[in-house]
This record gives sequence, C-alpha cells and structure tokens, in this order.
Amino acid sequence: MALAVVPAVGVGMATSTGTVVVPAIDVAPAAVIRRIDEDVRPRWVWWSIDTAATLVTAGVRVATCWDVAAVHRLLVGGWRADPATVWAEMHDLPADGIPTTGPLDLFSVAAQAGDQDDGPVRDDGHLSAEWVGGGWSTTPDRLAEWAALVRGVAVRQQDRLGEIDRPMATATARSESAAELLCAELSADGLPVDRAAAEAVIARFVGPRPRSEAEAVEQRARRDAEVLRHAPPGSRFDLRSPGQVKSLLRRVGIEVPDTRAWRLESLRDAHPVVEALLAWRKAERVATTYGYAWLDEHLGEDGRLRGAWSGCDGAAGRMTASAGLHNMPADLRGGVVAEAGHVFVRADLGQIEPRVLAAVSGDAALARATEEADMYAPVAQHLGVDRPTAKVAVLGAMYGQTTGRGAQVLRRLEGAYPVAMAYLEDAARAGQVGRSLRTYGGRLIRMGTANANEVTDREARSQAAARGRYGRNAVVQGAAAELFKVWAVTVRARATPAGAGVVLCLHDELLVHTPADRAEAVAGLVDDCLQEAARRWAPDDAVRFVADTSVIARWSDAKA
DNA sequence: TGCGGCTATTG
DNA sequence: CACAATAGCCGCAG
Repeated sequence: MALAVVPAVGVGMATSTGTVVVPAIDVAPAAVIRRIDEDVRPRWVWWSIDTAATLVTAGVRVATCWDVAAVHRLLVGGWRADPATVWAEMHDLPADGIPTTGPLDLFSVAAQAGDQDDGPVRDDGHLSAEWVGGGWSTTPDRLAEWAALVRGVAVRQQDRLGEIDRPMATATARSESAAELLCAELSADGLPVDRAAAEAVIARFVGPRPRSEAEAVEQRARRDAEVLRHAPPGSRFDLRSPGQVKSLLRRVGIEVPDTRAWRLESLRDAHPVVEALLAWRKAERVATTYGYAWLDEHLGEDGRLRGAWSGCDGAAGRMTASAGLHNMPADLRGGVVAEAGHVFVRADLGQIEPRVLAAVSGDAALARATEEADMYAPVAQHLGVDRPTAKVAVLGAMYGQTTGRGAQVLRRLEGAYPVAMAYLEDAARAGQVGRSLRTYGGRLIRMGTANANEVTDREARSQAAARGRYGRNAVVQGAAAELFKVWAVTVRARATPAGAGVVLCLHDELLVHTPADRAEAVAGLVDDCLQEAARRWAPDDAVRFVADTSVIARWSDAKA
C-alpha cells in the first residue's frame, strides 16, 4: 500500500488495483492511516523517512513499511536517494539528466525544459522537477498519483533485489525500512536526560554555568592559565592551535610529530605541562562541544535530548545520530536518567564483529568458537597464544592491521580459520582494485576508482592499501549493522505493547526505556529478540550471538 | 566564507 | 592510532 500524505491536504494511496484519494476535509489523514494499519496492517510504501516523520508527528506509528530511499541505499550504495535519483536508477535513465530541485537559476530553468505539461513524468522519462520540488503535495489527486509512482518504483526494487546474488536482500530491505521507522521515532522521542544531573557533570569540568559573556571568558582564561603556568614565563601560546601547542612542547624540550593525546600519554612524566594539557583538552571538549550550550540546543523542556537519526551512513550502513548521541563522553552518561517510574533495559552484543565474520564467511571452525560466551578464549587456545594476543590478531585481521603484534599472529590465524581469512582477503583485494562489494545482506559497498590526479607510486600504493582496509572492514561492519538493525526493529515491535521503547541505538548496544514494573519481562524480551533476530538474519544457526543485559536507572550504572 | 587539517569523543 | 561516525576550532585560500 503506497502512501503519500500531507496532513493539511489529505492522503493518497495506491495498490495494485488502483488509487484512493482522501481529502483532509473529509477525514483526518492520521485517522485514516491508523485505521488501515490496525485493520489491514499493510506494508506501507513511501519515498523516504520524511513520510515516517510526518506520521510520527501526527501521532501514528505504523507496523511496517518499504522505505524506497533506504532500499535504494542498500541496492546502489552511497547516500543520495531522493525521488528523482531513485526513479532514474530504477528506469535505467542517465544520471546526468536528473532534474535539479535546488533554487532556480538560468541553468536549472534550461534543464527543466522537459517539464512540458503538469504531469509527474517528463517526455525524457525523468521525474518532473516541479513535482519533486513539492508539486506532488498540492492536491489530494496529486498525492494519489505520487503514491502510484512510488509503488511502481518499489516493485522495480523488489525485482532488482531478486536479481542480485544475495538471498537475504529482500529481508534486509524490509529490516532496513523498519529501521527508518525507528529512526523517525528516535528523532521525535529523544533520550531521557536529567538536566540537573547533566549540568552537575559539566560543572565538574568547567565550573558553574557562566552568567555573562565576561564570566565565560574568565572561565576560559582560568583553564588556559592552568596549562600556561607550566610554560616559560611571558610566553604566549594558543592552546587551541595545534601548531602552537607543538611549539610550546618544543620549548620545554619535547619534540613530537603531532600533539594527539595517545602520543602525549607516554610523555606525562616528561614535563608537568603534558599532564596539564591533557586535562585541559578534556575540559575544553566538554566546554565547547558537550557544555551548557549543547544542553540548551538539544535538550527539550520535557527532558529529552533530541538529534537527527539516520538509518545508515554512506559507507557500510551503520546508523548515525547527531547532537552527540553517538559520541557523548562516558563521563556524561550520568546525566542519562530514566524518567520517574521507569528504568533502562540496557543490552549490548558481545563480540559482534568476529561472530558476524564467522557467520557471513561460513567458517565452521570460527563458528565453533562462538559457542563460548567469550569466543577469544577458544581462539587463543587454537592458536597457541594468550587471549589478548588472539583478540588483537582477530581485530587486526578485520581492520587490516599490517604492523605490530597482531600481524605476527596473522599467519597462524590463516591456518586456523582459512575460510574466514579468505573472505576478508577477497574483500581487501576488491577494495585495492576498486571492485565494489556487497555485504551479506546485500548492501553495495561502492569502491571509488583510483585517484584521477597525478600521484606518486608511494601515494598510489598507500591509497590502494587504505581501500583494501576499508573493504575488509566494510563487509564485517556492514553485516554487523544489518544484524543489529534486525535486533533493534524486533525489539521495537515486541516492546511497544509492554509500554517500553528504544531510546538509543549505539552500533551494538540498545537502551530501552521501560516501566519499572515490567523491567524483568522487557529484559527477557530483549534477549529473546536477539535470538529471533539471529534466526531471521543468519545463514544458519551455527553461530551463537550473546547479549549482556542489565536493568539500570541511569546509563552510567552499566558496567563498562 | 568555505574547506582541509587537527583533535576529541564514541563503537 | 587499524575501521566507521559527528563535531569544534584554527589557518589558509578566494
């Protein structure tokens, strides 16, 4: 059931037998859609998450959908997936003929010469710029016509998914679509944050909220002075300028190629300025990125921190979030507090990437290792090394590390798990020569062709190596993202009836806001959902997936 | 003003 | 800093 909706205009729907038009004057669009979802439970088809967001804003949360943009990103790779682009791809039209939708200028007016009448499809087969630019939304009849078009695109996508060499591609298209629904809800609902608790953490780093610009400047100067007092008297260095920090360090006898924290870590004892600088950097991070301004901008009156969620990035397909939801410093997790009468059920997948590697490569020996809760233990035993060495070696194989301790054990890894290592090696080779890849679930990992500019042999080799590491990692990280999303949308579907809801997705971790009296039930449900997700996603049941699940009041209560 | 480089944070 | 992401500030080019 394809859908186009604008609350003030109405609803247009399209099925295989025709279209339905419901003007907003007759019935509230939200009521129509809710009723159909409850009675018929169709798979709603729409162009993008925009429609999901419209529905969520109108108070409607449907069960399932087919998100054409999400499926396009799966099939074709990359991130661009506007209607005109998807239409062109699905009709084998040249990309350089896609009408522009930006502000009109002389060139785009000329390019739109194909918009002869007011129909949605031009004579050259492309979508009309006027329609994609908003014309689709002006009348109920146009909504229905737009719905019919997107339905046609979805059918073509289904056909394409059946043609690629990935049996799970259609299932992945459905879970990726559901993930877009989840993203629309995450963006609208936000993450519960206790403003007072969060401000207390911030105050620990940078002091109380400044009451004036002058006070803010003073706080800043005080932080700077803590570092500069270790510098030669009278010297002036801007700590925010890497070049000047390097000069400052050189002045006290420390020569470094760059001033990154990991490099300075070992020089803590060389001079007191190093320790002071590292502490300054931490405070500066809180002050500039995660300070009071951050709360003011993203934390609502209702105690929810909101950012924009995307179902997949442009690379391997992990979820992304803005507003610091994915990279909030661990220190601030104390501000993430469940609301009154609620708790968080927190669960994270254990060793997700090596387990996924065992699954997608079909390596029976590595799959046997996943039977253990800690799969690095049997791997270490098999290789005849200690556990830390085994772990570094496995991670190194997935990331493409070629130096250090991991590289030395790599040869043994190849002997013990030849199928998995060959799978990674093939992905690396693909990256090196610019051959695109598909993940287990069917996501296209586009490999750009070699740099057109003149580069030295050395640079060319370095770039090829980087693409090799990228390909090697993308097939694992991407497949892990696919499994994670199946898990997340399964929890979405099963937890809602219990009054619980996902409030954060973090690559291998879920935070589910839950009524306190149902905590144990939801915790069990989240674990069950992982097993259900693994059964749906995995090639077979040879690989075991494990989650560490706990019930907590605030995020920082979770064990690290 | 836009953008690359550097840096920090997370998984 | 091996893979990915978001984000802020500096320095430079235009």
